[in-house]
Amino acid sequence: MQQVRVRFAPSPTGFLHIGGLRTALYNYLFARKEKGTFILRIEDTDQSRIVPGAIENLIVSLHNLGLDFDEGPGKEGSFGPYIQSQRLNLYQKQAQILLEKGFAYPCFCSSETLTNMRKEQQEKGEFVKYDRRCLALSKAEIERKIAAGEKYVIRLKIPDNRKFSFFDLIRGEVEMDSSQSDDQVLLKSDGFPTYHLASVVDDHFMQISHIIRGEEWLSSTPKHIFLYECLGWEAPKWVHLPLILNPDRTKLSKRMNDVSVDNYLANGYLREAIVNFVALLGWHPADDRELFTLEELCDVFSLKRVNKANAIFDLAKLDWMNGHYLRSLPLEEIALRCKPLFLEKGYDISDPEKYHLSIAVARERCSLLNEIVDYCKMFYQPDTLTEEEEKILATPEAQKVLAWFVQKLPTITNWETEEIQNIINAGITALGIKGKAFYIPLRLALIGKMHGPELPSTFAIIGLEESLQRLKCYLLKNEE
RNA sequence: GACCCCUUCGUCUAUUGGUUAGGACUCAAGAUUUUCAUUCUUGCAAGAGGGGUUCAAUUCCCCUAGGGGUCGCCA
Repeated sequence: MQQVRVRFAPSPTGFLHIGGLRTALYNYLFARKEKGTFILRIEDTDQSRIVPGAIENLIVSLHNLGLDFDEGPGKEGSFGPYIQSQRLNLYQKQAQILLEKGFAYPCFCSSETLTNMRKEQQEKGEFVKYDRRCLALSKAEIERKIAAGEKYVIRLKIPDNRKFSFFDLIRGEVEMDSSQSDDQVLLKSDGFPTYHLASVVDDHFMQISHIIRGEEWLSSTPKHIFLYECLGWEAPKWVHLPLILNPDRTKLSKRMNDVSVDNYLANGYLREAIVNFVALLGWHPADDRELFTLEELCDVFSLKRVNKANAIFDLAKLDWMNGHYLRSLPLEEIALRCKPLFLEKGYDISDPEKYHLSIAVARERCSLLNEIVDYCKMFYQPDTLTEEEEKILATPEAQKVLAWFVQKLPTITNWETEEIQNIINAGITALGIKGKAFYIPLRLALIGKMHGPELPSTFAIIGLEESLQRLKCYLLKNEE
């Protein structure tokens, strides 16, 4: 069987986004499942869209999610370099070969010329494509223009009246007429290749076995198979993934949803949840199972079970899944990941026991890392009350409750939930107050909220000294 | 507009000729819990429409409709 070699080939124009992640993930999973090689290739052939630091950022994002590549920038295999701007001579050479074989031709049209041409075609309702006016140029004219220093590109000469058909692993047989393909520019006037030339050349020389990419490439696949044919190369297997859409069914965009993976991470989503969730966007195992670690996904993933239809990116399920991982990952792990967030807020987490108890209580009630920090505020800083709430605390019943605890709390020898619970029970009996009347004043005084974690835990986390202090705050003088 | 792809609950999806069309999220109700949350149980909710093929179609074929993609010296 053929050795599986797949690549994720983004253009470094920004950050890793959800769509890119899904493509990368499926490539990764397929490679792992098939014991193949996962390659990262940077497609930076558009000089006008260079973003400094984008490559490094991409690699970091991939790494943060656990998607480490086997070959790529900084991890050279035997097929490098893996950055297209460092392989220009390779593309130029193939373009030259295409030129010599008559499969390509130089074009001197300016962008203005082309724009006008397209406008006319559009107005006439014609299929917009290059009208081949430069194909008529004689050899002498071409040489004269080149000698005169005129800028030119190299175009692929798509044959007339041909059917291009190919087999897509997800979609099956796909057929398109050559009349639908433009004479695609292969080499730009600045000497850089376009995607079409570069990806075909690289996929060939890097011995890529399966091209797993988004569906937006489906309609340019005929050009690619024709290129393989012209160059006398065998084409890889084609795999076009469905797209990820906004809730309004438009292509996933920055406008509607946050699409930057970095932002999700920064906003408290766990890599486990992001990976698990995105894996399920378009792929499903045979059974009803939905929760998978990356390793488990590597085991069960199959291209055969990738869906054909586009999927909408819906945050609600991601949130649920994130909450699940928040609760099921080891407490220490969650504590570790929350740490920078707590420090950022200036909370004193020098007491590890208090910190861990806080996290344990908060993770049950939150779905994001950031929410945990917000939730734990009550344990680290006293809250302020509304006038309404202060009135509740000023009632005689509430005062009795507070006074009881101020008096009894210090008698606890072992500051643990069990003993605290005993005091609470004793209070209910001794005071003859129970239910809301008993618990609400306590919570209000202690955490500034009517709702919160179990009282014994709350006391335990806040600690004896701080608890007393908070309760005393609301104890009116005449009641003391 | 042309071409290509797609079409099961609101969303992600299972079921590839015979099922009470299954699961998950969301939402609702209930149970547990002093509250909140977790957890558990139950419920709501679907095969775009029209033709065929067949004893039988969500499943196969055709048409229509809808959605998406592509049509750059961007990837």
